[in-house]
Amino acid sequence: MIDVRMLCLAALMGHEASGYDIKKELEKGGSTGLVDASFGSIYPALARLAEDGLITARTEGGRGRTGKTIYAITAEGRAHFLKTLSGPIPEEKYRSPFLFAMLFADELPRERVRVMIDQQIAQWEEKIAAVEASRAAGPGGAGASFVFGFGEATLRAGLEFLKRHRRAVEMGARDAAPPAPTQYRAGDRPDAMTEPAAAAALRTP
Amino acid sequence: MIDVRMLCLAALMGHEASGYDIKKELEKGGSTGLVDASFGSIYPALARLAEDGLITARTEGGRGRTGKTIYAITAEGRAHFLKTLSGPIPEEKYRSPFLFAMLFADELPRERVRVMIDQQIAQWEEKIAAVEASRAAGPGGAGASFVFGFGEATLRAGLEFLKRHRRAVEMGARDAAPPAPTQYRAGDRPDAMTEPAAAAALRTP
DNA sequence: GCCCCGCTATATCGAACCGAAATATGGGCG
DNA sequence: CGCCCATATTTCGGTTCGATATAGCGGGGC
Repeated sequence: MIDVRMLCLAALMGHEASGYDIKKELEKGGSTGLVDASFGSIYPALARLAEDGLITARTEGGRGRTGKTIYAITAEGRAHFLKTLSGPIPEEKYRSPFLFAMLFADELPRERVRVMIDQQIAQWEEKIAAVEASRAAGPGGAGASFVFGFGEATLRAGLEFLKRHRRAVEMGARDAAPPAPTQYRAGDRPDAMTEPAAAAALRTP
Repeated sequence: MIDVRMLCLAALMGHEASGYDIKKELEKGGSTGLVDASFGSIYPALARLAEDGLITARTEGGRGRTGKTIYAITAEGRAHFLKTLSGPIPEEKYRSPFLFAMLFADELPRERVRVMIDQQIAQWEEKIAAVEASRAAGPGGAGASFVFGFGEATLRAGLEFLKRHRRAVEMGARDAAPPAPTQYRAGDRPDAMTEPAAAAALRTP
């Protein structure tokens, strides 16, 4: 299981850090978007890890308000981390609000769909650039190189597919103005023929 | 924002359904893994949607314990759904425990890495088959076709990349037995030279 | 010199969501 | 007949998010 505690241990596998450091490394680190966690979960996680002896805490600076608490992983922490990593692997999850919206592109105004696609293209191009920067930054082990390469390969494949097929999606979108959904009179249930194809897509086995 | 309420509305865009139906459609529907929600969030979401007049509730069967409550989307519900879909699109999230583990492949026993990769290949091949089945099942609108095509394209790209580069990852893995992490004597902090490359990967800008 | 802004750094808290168990019932199957 | 499975919903503890509060410190602009 990959909870916030595991993410913290992962970050600390390399070097000691404060909670703030960990947050930034997670959100700006290699393969951005692969991992993340909020402060609201990182700090409690670090406290529990310290309790369990998987990490040690050291305060640096006045500790009134300024000054930080720096954590370092212990030998038990390393062992626990690698042991958990070797355990059962839960299923991956890909949550894409963009793709979700595209499922209903046929019901959305064409202009809006166009903008969404443009934004998505820009976002993916940014991510590809970030991954390439990470790859160029350091040699990294075989595992890290693989993850970077994987990210780049899939991002490129998705980007290319989007560029090649965006026209079809845009053509399928609503010609007219803002959200003008298929309307049914009260008591009128849509049957198989009138059902929007997008909703059917959610259901097909 | 795509919360559970939006997922319920999406499912109801096509046809009326019970909470149980919605759950199954989400987890088995097209592009499996794109969306999901638990019962513990679906039922409260449906109750709130009914309160807000975005869906209507109808009980079917005895309603003692047997019998279900069937929900149907209203005109306001449709309008609300499409309007929200047209709103700002949050960033996508890809959480892959497998890739996360691969980041640290260099610290894991080779045999374990091999098994993980085998499982991942099998999982992706299953998903590709599922997407193809969905695609073949019905024509679907332009949007849905695009999403299916996208899923297939990226899955294939990832699968191919994994098959082509798995050997490098396996070679980088620990030759020896179970989790034998790099050990540091107490008080011995790893510096840039001894830092595991995987952890560096999390940090690289 | 002063003020405002942004970065560092941590804490807090309500809301959302998950995941698993509990409950109840009807149907298939050996 | 008994058992397991599918349907259908509720409940609940635990995790995580996301936003807000607090506070010192360094730098840019005027």
